[in-house]
Amino acid sequence: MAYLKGAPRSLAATSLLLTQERVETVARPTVNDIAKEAGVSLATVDRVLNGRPGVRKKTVEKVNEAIRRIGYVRDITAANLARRREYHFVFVLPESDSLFLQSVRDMVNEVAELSRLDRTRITILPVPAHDPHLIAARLGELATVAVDGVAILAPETPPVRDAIRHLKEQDRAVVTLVSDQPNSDRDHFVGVDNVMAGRTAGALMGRFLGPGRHRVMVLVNSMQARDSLERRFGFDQVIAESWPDIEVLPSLEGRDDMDYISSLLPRALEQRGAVDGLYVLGAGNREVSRVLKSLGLSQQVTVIAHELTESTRRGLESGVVDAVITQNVGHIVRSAIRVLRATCDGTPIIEAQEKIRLEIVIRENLP
Amino acid sequence: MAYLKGAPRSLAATSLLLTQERVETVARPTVNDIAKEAGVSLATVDRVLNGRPGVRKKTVEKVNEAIRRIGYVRDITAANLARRREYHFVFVLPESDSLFLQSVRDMVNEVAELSRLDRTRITILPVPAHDPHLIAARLGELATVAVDGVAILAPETPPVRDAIRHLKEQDRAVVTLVSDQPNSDRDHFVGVDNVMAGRTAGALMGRFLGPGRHRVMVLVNSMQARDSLERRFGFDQVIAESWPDIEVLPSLEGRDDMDYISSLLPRALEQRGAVDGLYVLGAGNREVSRVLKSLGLSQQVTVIAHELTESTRRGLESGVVDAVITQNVGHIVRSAIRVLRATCDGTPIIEAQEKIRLEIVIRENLP
DNA sequence: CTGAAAGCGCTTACAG
DNA sequence: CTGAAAGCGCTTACAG
Repeated sequence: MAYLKGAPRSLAATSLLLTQERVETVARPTVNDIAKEAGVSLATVDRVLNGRPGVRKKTVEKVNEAIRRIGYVRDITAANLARRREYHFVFVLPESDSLFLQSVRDMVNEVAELSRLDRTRITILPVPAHDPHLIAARLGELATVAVDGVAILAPETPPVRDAIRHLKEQDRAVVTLVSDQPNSDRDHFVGVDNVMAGRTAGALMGRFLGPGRHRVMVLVNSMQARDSLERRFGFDQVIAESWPDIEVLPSLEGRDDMDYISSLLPRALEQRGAVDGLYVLGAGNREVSRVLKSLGLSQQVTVIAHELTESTRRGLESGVVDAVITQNVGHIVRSAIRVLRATCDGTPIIEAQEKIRLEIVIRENLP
Repeated sequence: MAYLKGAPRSLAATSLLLTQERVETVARPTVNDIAKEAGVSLATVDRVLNGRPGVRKKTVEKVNEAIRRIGYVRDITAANLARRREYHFVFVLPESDSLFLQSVRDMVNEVAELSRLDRTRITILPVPAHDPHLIAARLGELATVAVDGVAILAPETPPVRDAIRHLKEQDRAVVTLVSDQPNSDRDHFVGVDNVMAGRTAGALMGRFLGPGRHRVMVLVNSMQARDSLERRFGFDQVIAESWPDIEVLPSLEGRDDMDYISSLLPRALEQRGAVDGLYVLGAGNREVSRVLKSLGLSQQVTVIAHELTESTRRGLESGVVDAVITQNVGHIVRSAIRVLRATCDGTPIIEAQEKIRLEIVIRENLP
């Protein structure tokens, strides 16, 4: 273990411990050591190590035995150097001008630049957000070209799910991003639990509104998307459990149309009478701030929104938005790449590191 | 750029783009290319690349010119392989049985195990928490042994600050952890802004208590530590700014003594009359839960605490604790190692990745 | 001040 | 089915 047991009693002891450790460091065994130990050539060791065919069963056993005996662990960087291994990953992202998706794209581009130093090429493939068949077709294309891994951000649909299955059959590493595709054979999902996100939003709404009867309006882009449904579900769940005096109104669907939201929202706010809370479940944050300000309601209404973007950040700073539930885009993109690479290499991932946190941001902890 | 400009018009176009890119990929230039381009040997290229002496000025220029021309970027993994470079980092951590410090130790041990695959050895050096001179002496020892980098978690004091300066003179990479040592020449601070942490705690306290007059008690381990002072400062600041009706009482110092806290707290709660909020600034979370429950106050008092540990987690789950302000220990430890390594290699760090987030945890987003 | 050769830990043709 | 030799991109003695 790395832990020096007990506190060293004197300075001399400390020094001794550290220098001794240095001296006694035993060189890690290499392929050469295996070859010697097993009495075979390097090439044979390599064949066994990489599970390549054309080795007698008995020889395989001999080599594996030697590996076990000397406790060999492969140096993956040396292997990649010798192989001239390069990774080519494609990020399949919807063509959408939402600030969140924009930040994902920007982050992918930024990380792509740095990844070239790690022999990793990253490409963005934009797809129409709402055409599952076209998305599936594009994914089908990826199964025919020289791509090692694919990260997909798309609504859950059967064609996409099948296309992912096909990618896996073609031996590509696949992760889903932000919104999962369950039952699709993807290797990993990089994102948060959206039911939990909705519950968190609901709990904050309840606590911020405080005791008493309140009405909460919910604004959503479209109730088609799985993530929206899950968030609304979690929100309703926690409100029903803990704040039964809060009435949550039916979702108002903005349908990805900013002008529509801008006209819908003021009418709804007036028509439905006093509203104390607004839960912005999907897009439309820019419009919300504008409308609330123009109606002079920005201080009266408690607003909880999702995803920290330029517009929700300004909302927090100006006090229109009270809390934002978000996921770190940089973490998501880097995690996706680490997981894709680990999948290609067949190495394990560090679960805790790849777990995307559900972050709560208020004005005071704005990064 | 990695971004494929515009949406491809047809599937054929997509496929073409990707395969073409593959074909046109130009091999990255290597040291051999520099040598050819500059008309010198590999050894000379290496000398220039690593700034080693014994090369004529004119030759240096010739090589640098070639490097610039062909756009060479060094492959650090190949360099480390050839060098048989190993990193040896020491984490200097206080001997304390606080759950937070325990989790830091556990995480260092866990990461240490995995880091051996990356030619990185990590050792923990335990030091007495409250003896600055002894800590400084231990750090002095580290400057004499074969250690590449040191991560230090210790209260800010002049002896420690000077010891860090000395480590830097001996060319060790140094980062401070959790609690910074400003003016110490450390290369980097891995942790959060504690004034911000206090402000965040204050804002949550204000919002959770709601409008009206309230009294808040503050429990702290010791007001000596810089991080405690900063948190209290931020807390008071935001309360004064935004919730002037909240009265924040003087800090109660627990002095690292669990029994003392257990007897102090009930007396203070009774003596001071109605208390609506409790801000647990430092240690003592285990006692707080016990005392509040035994007094039957766990539902009446709003509790905000720091650091997500076993005990604050249980507090959140049982409803005694309302929110926890925390920093991800895994992220801190991994960040420290990445920064130490980058400092040793002289490579840049990714600021956004190394920025430790101030996380808010309530029952609903408990990881 | 400069270069030829060997080597880091691993893989890849090629030959047998 | 197995092995000797060359090579990945870089560095390190050693010789001149």
